[in-house]
Amino acid sequence: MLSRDFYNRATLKVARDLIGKVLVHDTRAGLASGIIVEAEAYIGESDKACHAAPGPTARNAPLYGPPGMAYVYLNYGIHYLVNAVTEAEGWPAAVLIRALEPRDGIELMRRRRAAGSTRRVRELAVNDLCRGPGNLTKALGIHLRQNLKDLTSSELRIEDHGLPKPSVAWSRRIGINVAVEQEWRVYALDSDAVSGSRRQASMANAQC
DNA sequence: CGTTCGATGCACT
DNA sequence: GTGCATCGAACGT
Repeated sequence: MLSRDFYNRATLKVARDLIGKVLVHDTRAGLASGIIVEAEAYIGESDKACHAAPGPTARNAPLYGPPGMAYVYLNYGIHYLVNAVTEAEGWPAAVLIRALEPRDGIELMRRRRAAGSTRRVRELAVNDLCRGPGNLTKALGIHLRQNLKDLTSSELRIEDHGLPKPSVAWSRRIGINVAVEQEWRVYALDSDAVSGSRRQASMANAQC
């Protein structure tokens, strides 16, 4: 399990260090987990793409709270997206989890993804089950009820399994129309579960 | 391979 | 009323 201090740091460092950690959701239906292979940083009110850009509101309150909590919200009226809140309390920032490599509970993920879906979706490869921020929350059964769960201790948590630190690359964030110039998306170079086109991944530049 | 577009709920102006 | 931190189907190349 990661400590509160892990999240109480510069958001870009937290995003980098979350790659290779394991997101777990343990529910009555069973435990599902996956290795984080893609994430994006959203940092402060000056970041036009961050939900804190308009200042404090009812919806974005979790961003201003203590680090290490989950910030879950509904987007496009259809998908839930999950973030890990970062930086000190009062400093609104978070890391959006964008893709996982499925680890435990793969059949449970498949069942959740299949609900109300077409045959094509029911027959997805394992690495497609948690590919994309809306897909991974569906596979893990995350919805608004998990907003503000404590990622350091609750049934929705992020664990350190001591896996080797993956090589990563940085790119522009995906799916936004403002603040597009910052390269605040980070992803594992060698993972087949990263979202976006394969071509984009193979044209990786800045490693570290 | 690529692009376009509808679904759908709610916070915010 | 407007605009999303998306997804997948449909259709073009």
